[in-house]
Amino acid sequence: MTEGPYGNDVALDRDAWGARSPSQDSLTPGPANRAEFAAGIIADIAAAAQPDDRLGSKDELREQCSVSVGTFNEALKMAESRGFVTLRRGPGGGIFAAQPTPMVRLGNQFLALKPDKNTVADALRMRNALDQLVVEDALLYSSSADVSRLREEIVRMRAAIAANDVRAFLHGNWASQSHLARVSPNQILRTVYLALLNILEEHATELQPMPGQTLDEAFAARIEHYVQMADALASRDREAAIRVAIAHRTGPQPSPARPA
Amino acid sequence: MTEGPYGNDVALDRDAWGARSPSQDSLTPGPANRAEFAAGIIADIAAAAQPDDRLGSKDELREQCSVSVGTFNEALKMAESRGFVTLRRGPGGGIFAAQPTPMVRLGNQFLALKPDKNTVADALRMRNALDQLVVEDALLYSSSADVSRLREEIVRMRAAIAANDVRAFLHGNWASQSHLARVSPNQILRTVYLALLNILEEHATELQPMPGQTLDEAFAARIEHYVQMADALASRDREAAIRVAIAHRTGPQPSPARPA
DNA sequence: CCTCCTAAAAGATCATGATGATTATGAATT
DNA sequence: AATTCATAATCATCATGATCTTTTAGGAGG
Repeated sequence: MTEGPYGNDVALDRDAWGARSPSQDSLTPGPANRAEFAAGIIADIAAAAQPDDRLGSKDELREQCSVSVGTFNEALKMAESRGFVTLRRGPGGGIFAAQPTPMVRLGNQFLALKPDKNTVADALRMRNALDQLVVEDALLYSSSADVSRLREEIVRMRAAIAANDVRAFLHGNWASQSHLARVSPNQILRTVYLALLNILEEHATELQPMPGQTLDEAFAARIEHYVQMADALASRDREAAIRVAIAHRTGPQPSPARPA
Repeated sequence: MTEGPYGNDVALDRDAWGARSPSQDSLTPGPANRAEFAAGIIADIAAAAQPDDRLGSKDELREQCSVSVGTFNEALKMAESRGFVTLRRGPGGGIFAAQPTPMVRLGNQFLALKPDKNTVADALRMRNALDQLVVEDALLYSSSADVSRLREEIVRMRAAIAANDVRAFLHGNWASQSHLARVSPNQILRTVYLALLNILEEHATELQPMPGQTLDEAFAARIEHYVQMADALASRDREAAIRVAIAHRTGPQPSPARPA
């Protein structure tokens, strides 16, 4: 069993802010400063209320946080930008509970995560599980401009090979995949997939040849992969596209990513 | 082609803050207030520097944002909590560029997304693409306590059927899936998957029988699904677990989630 | 050379007061 | 009944000054 930052019982609406005072010495991460501490209290109060409930005026809430006006305003800005509260002026105004959208909630949770030694392997595994969706969306939604973009990237990658510029080649490799992912209208998929690519790109400093393959052959195979993909997209050939995507997955197939 | 909040050219490190003044009338979303406006400038300055470069003192940077001390401090707290900058005291201290971790970057991006009419279908599709990974991790990493937890949930779901409490049954359904997902040590997968479940749960108000199936049969099938899953986990039967997971996917199979 | 102390740099937080903008409500007017 | 206006509530931002904490660097002394 692996524990998250706060153990395995992380509630979906919890975030990195805890209601501990920042001066408290603790083995687990807590708020780095008074404003974060207060923001956590605000978030807790909002979470305990119904969406759009009035929580009180600034001064009333500030008393509950025991911080100064300036620090409270800092905290409020943080809580507001995390989607926990909204503010209104005028009579009946003040601070109101809000319910973060699922996206914002997911974002808040990612803000609380720390990379660890398995992040790259985890990202690769997820990327491999999602690439079929990306390709399917590319098939349905790509324009001729998208295909052209991919083809231009291929030209760039070929030039990189000719110039013995491995770095430019690798960049082209990831950029090509990004072009595909950006076609998807599924904003969750797009966002996650592009982030996974980004994690992988940061850790890919060389091209891994397949067993029994020379480096030149690996380069050529990669180019061929994207050529075939562009062709499949241009002709809306779903089976070819999926086949190409799966045949050219790098790294381990969906399987255990870490020792038991 | 679908556009994100800022069009289809959203750079990975861009977030919802734009450098437009909040007083500017615009058809696209911009910062809601001066502090966000300033936070966007700070983020841009940090992004243009190398990680750990000193960007300047508070006052020096504040001049570039043209805001008051208090507003600048609000902005700084937001930029800091988004991972764009860090602050140090003492001689040589000040504001330093930081590079957000991939998690934080992903979180920032999700903060900028808005739910749309396809969110549920998108979530379902991604869930279906990822459930095999979840099950595989559950096979590898679940403890007997995890299996017991799942079995206790099954008992609860059975009681809900007996009491004709559809809501409790559905809650148990999602809770069971959550138990599975929480086993995974892959924090990205876990976080995304649980969020997807949350989106789906909010929109599931009834159990959909399969074609030719009565509602009672649908309930029974769902229970059987989790019984089989618990058994497969307890006996580490990978093939059975995968088969059970795939056989009981609800909703459309991975396929176009929206009209072309 | 090492240790300790001091001064200065810079941030963290606090306190107070002010102006301007937004908004809801009630009263007056048409 | 509908519209307009005035008032008050509340936030958004600004300005200024103060104390405390943290950190670095240089100098003095052993």
